[in-house]
This record gives sequence, structure tokens and C-alpha cells, in this order.
Amino acid sequence: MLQTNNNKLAILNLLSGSFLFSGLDRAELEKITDFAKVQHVPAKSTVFFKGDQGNSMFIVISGRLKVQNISEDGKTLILGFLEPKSSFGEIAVLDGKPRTATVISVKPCELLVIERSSFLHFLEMFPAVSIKLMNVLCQMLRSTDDFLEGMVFLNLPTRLAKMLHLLSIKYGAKTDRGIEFDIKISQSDLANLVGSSRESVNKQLKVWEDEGLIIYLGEGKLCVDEKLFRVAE
Amino acid sequence: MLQTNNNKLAILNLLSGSFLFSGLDRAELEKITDFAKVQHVPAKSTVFFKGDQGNSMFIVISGRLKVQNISEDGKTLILGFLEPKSSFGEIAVLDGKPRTATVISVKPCELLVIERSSFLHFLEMFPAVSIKLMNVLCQMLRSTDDFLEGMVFLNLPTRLAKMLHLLSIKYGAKTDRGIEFDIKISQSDLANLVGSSRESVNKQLKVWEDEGLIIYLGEGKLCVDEKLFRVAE
DNA sequence: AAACCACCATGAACCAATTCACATAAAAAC
DNA sequence: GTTTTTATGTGAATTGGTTCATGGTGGTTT
Repeated sequence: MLQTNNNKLAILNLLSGSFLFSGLDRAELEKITDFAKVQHVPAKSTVFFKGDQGNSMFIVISGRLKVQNISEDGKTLILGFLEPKSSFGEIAVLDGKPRTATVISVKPCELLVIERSSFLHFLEMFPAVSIKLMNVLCQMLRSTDDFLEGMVFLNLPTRLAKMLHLLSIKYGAKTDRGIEFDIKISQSDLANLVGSSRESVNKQLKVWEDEGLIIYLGEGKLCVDEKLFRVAE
Repeated sequence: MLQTNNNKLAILNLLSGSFLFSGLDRAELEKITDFAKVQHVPAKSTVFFKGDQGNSMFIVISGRLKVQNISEDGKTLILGFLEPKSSFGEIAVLDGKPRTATVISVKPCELLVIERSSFLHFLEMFPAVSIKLMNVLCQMLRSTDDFLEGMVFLNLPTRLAKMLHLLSIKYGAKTDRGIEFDIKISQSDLANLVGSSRESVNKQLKVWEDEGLIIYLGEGKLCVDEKLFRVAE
């Protein structure tokens, strides 16, 4: 029971720090936790598949997940990573249509699950959440639009530099050597993030390494020179 | 004055047929027209540019517009066409950030302009509109996601067939010869819709014409055999 | 230690689609 | 009704990136 209360407290803190539910007061947040469940997800398991019926939306409590899409012939496109405090699964819940992408845990995760009916209820109760939600949807639109444009207009090196830039904003820490990534990201993931082949990414990274724009730190971690991002700007 | 009343009546009808405002009653729709202005736009003129500050959203009364994006080096990507009853410009109005794309009239148009402040006010007054708006945003997300996936996973012939399929749903009429398009669409527009070059589109269309899957009717109009869409499904 | 697995490296062959360079046809402007 | 512009048609050269093949590395399992 103490354990449960600790959990509840932690979740309330998390929610108040999440974009969607920030601004609600303690009593309001408690209503949300009352109707939500916690789901534990082991590493490398699928939360839902593209095409599934969507009956709930999620907020990441801990862990990391990736949003992706697999083609007929097995090619993978990674649309992004999800970190604590992010929400996902809103679209299918809002419009009642199938999931638009597959979500897979990359590490063991804890998720706060909110059922469709509760969620729609919260939206009615707290109009501020609706406004926030619209902002989330707009943000999603802006980023997919950007990505789409990149895919159509830009060549691989530029797309890759842009992606490293994006990742460095989310996961990078400035040091005297450059911007160091504090997550391991494999070359195949990188390829799937920019919609190209692992080999092409490998070759381009080598070019930049030779030019001194990238240092490989071992353990899948990179250090990137900010000069690289000028290509991407 | 009679003219004005006629206009107002026509606009009320249009609004009640639009996705965003359908379901509102006559009195509610009148509140909207009270705060909206009509804007006349000649053919081939820009309503707004990508990157502009967005202070209003629009509903198409008459005419046709295209939503597009131009790259540094002059390549164009057409994101879609807008017909009467469609709304556009919602994103920038909702989140207060710059326009995500450029909108250009392809024919002379009449637009209903709703200022940001009035629009946000309507959203508060009519929660049903908020729900509809979320559905619109979700739909936009789904279609850009689909398009993105197509760009990454599919080759030009498949993308082109898919696009012809989409266009045939919007603009096609079933006849004994196949599905006839009732709009003129140039090969360069087609190329810009699928993110490829005019020449490649030309060659692919020729192939299909030789196979009897497409008949060119003159005046830029096409007749497409439904068999073609099996490639696209 | 051996076997295994996931990831990194690299060159050669290949390919889809672009670019370029024209030719032709049709539509619009004068 | 002639000129100008815009749209279509088509081949040859080029290219950016994939695919294939193969080998290396480092960590983990048995």
C-alpha cells in the first residue's frame, strides 16, 4: 500500500510535468490517476501494431519506446522515440480509426494507460486539455511535414545531418569535444530514421569521421561537431 | 443589400455543409458569418506563404486552391488541392506558429476568412467544433503519414498509381470507358504530387497508355482503368 | 574456449529515377 | 493569324543510393 502510494505520487508528479496535463491542479490530476492503469512492458515488445483498433492512449512513465512502420518487404521506418512524459496513441483514440503506426519498447517501460472513454471524458471535463491536445497534434503535423519535405527535397547526407541535429537536441550534451550523445544509437536505427540503407549511412558517417566532424566514442555513442549542423540548417 | 443577403444565405448553406461547422444550428452559424469576412482571390495568387505569421483560417466558398511547398532549389511539392467547403490555415491559427505550407489559388476563389481571435472564441463557444477540428487534424496526420510512407517504401509507378486513385476518388466519375477525371491535371502537377520529375511521370503514363490502362481524353483530362488501382492497393 | 549474435566496414555491381537536350503539340496572347 | 508560351514526348548520359558479398569486431551465451 505504501508502495502504491509512492507510485501514485510519482505518477502525479510525472503528469504535472507532462505537456498534455500540465496546468491542471492536484485534485484534477488525481481524477486522471483514478481512471488510469499502469502497464509494465518488457524490452522489445510491441505495445500496439499499426492497423490495430485503438482503445487507449498512453503516457510514458519510464523507459523508451520507438514509433515505427514496417513495409511489405520488411523495410523499417522509425518515426521517432518516446521518452518519459510523452503521450502516444492519441490519434486512434480521438478519431476511432486504426493505429497509424507500431509502437515497440526498446527498454523495459512503465506506461500509464488511459482508456478511450475516460480520456474523452477528461477532454470534456478539462477544456484546457483539449487545447493542449490540439497543440500536440499540430506539433506532430509540423514534424511529419518537415520530415516529408526532407525526404522529397534533400539528399541522404543532408537528411542524416538534420537527423543528428534533431537527436542532439533531444539526447545531446555539450562538451569540450563537441556534442556527445548520451544514448546508444545504431547505424541501422539511424538509417531507418532517415529512410535509407544501413550501408549508405555507414559510408556517410565514415566520410564525416575522416573530416573530423564526428568522433566515435565506442559503445554506440557519438560525439558530433556543431559544424556538421551547418550542412543541415 | 439583397445581394448581400443572398450571399449570406449561400454562405450559411455552405457552412452547414462543411465538415467543421456541420451540426451547428442556424443561429449558431449566423454568429460565425457575423464575425467572418469574404475575401476574393484572383487566379494564381498566393493566399499565404509558408513561414508567414498566421492570423486567420479560411473556408473555401468557391474556386480551387493548391497547398504546396517549394524547396531552396525550386522543386515543388504539392500537398493537396482545396475545394469548396474545405477549411485551411487551421494549424498556424491553433498554435500561433508560422504557416506550414503555401496556399495558391488555381482558379479565382471566394474565401470565408475567420480571424484567429474569433475562431478561438468559436471553439470555446461550440465545443463540438473543437471535436470536429481534432478530427480534421487527425485526418491530416493520417494522410501525411501515408504519403510519407509511400515516399519511403514505394517506387514511382506505385506512388503514381496511388495518387491517381486518390484523385479519382475526389474528382473521378465512373463511365463505361473507365473512371474519367473531371479536372485538368498537368503532368508536372502530377509529378509534384508524387515528388518526382515531370519526365518520369510522362514515361510511366505512356507505359500505362500503351497497356490500355489509361486513355488520354484531350484537354488534360484522363480516363483511368480501375485495373490500375490494383497496383496501388 | 568456442560458438554465436548484433553491429560496423567496404568495395563492386546494379538500378531507378533524374537531368539534360531536344522535338513536337497545343493553348494563350498579341 | 501569327507569335509566344506552356505542356507533352522521348532518348542518352549521369547519378545517388541500393543491393550483394564478404570480412571484421566486440560482446554474450553455453
